[in-house]
Amino acid sequence: MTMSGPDPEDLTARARIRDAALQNFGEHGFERATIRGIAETAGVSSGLVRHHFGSKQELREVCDAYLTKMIRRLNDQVRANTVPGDVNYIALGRVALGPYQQYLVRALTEGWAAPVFDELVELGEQWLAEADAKRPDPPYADRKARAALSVAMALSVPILHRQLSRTVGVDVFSPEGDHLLAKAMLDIYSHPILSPEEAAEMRDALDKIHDTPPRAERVTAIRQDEEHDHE
Amino acid sequence: MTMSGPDPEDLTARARIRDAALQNFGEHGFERATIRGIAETAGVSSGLVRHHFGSKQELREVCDAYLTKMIRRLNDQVRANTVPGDVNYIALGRVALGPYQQYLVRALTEGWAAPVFDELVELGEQWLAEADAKRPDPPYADRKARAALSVAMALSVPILHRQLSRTVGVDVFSPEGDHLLAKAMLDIYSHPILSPEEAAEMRDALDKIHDTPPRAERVTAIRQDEEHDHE
DNA sequence: ACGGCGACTACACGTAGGTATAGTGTGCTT
DNA sequence: AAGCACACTATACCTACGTGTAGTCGCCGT
Repeated sequence: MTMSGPDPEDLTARARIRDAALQNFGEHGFERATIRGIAETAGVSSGLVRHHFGSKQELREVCDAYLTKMIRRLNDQVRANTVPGDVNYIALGRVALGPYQQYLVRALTEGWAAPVFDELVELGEQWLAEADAKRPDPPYADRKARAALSVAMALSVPILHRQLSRTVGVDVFSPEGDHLLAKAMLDIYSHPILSPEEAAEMRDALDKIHDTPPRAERVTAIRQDEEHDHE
Repeated sequence: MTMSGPDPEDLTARARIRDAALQNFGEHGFERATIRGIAETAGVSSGLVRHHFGSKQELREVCDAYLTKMIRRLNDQVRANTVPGDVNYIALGRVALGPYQQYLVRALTEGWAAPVFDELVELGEQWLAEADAKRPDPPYADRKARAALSVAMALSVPILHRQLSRTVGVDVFSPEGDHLLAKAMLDIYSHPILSPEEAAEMRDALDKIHDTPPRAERVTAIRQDEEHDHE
């Protein structure tokens, strides 16, 4: 069902191990993935993994670096090929990442792969720059912050894919799920929940709140019954 | 700096263990957290953890259930107290969750805590229902999908907090970071990147793409140089 | 031919950590 | 007081896994 990447037979053992690591880290997470499991996936002995990469941590770092390079290449590709207003590249990115998408998501949520995130943010900034040019009023926050947030939001789909798939009833990685989510996203991005007036009002409220943070009694009321919850 | 929750001395050992588990699972993740570490945090022996909860997995499930109850209570609170257009409750939720926010995020990304996510989606649906009433054109996707996506997007902030904090230069959990992100979010939600016309156009394009998925040659071009990347 | 070198394997080691068990104290019921 | 249930500790056990070592095979330059 999912595309299988290059034929494993074509690669050097080192490359196969790296790919296996990408896959295993992605599927099980860094902690749960084992060197032996990776070695088995790659069709080599566990010793060879150590021979090539030294340690599990170093292996991860190589994976991060590889992914960074790949994303960078993808970015360039996108920037070169894309016609303005082409959303297709999101889907393209997803497909191109293919089996490594899960790894990306893991790395990002665990706080690694900073260059990858930065790359994506930069792409987002360029994107926003065009949009900003067309709008009359000044943005509420600087472009980088908005770009970072947009990227994070876009990433929430693969990150929470399990929850989303369960909720909407189709695998979000399947063409149907992808299609559904893409439409939902288009709708959200084009039909703001807030009118400019509401937003301005809230922003002002926010500025006030910032001075007077939420009161403690409202907070503690929610978990006051710690003791008697043993059913 | 972060609020410390109820005084540990006040709680039964069982409750303390559960709280310690919430904290440890949240900070280190399920795999990396250890029963011994949780026991130490709770100030008890590791054997007692097993005595009360049987196994690490069961302990997690109890944590999930507890969190679910807490979220449900929070929801009710919100629904009762909130005046329409009050964004404050997002901040309220964040503060109320307090030390358990990290646990929530871990559980959700790992695919657990489904009831919590469902709870949030339901809240989102109610929210959307009001917004939908005011809009003339039909949404592109059903309400549940849009609600789920919105929830996922909102969750992307705590999930990717490390990346976001690094990128914007302030801790997103600090008041300043929170404020900055909230403003960025307000901006995004009120100033759509896409005009309705663009969105409609893209949606139509999307429907076409759905029939003709991205061509393989564009995909494979991105990772064709597998072999020679050993610097 | 041969020595060296790198890819690769088999296997041993140490240990962290989940699980299991036996034992101790304490309070409650009869 | 006896008996019991249960919270709790100390400690042992066992497996999994990261790491380390020694050795084999095959290729290449001389």
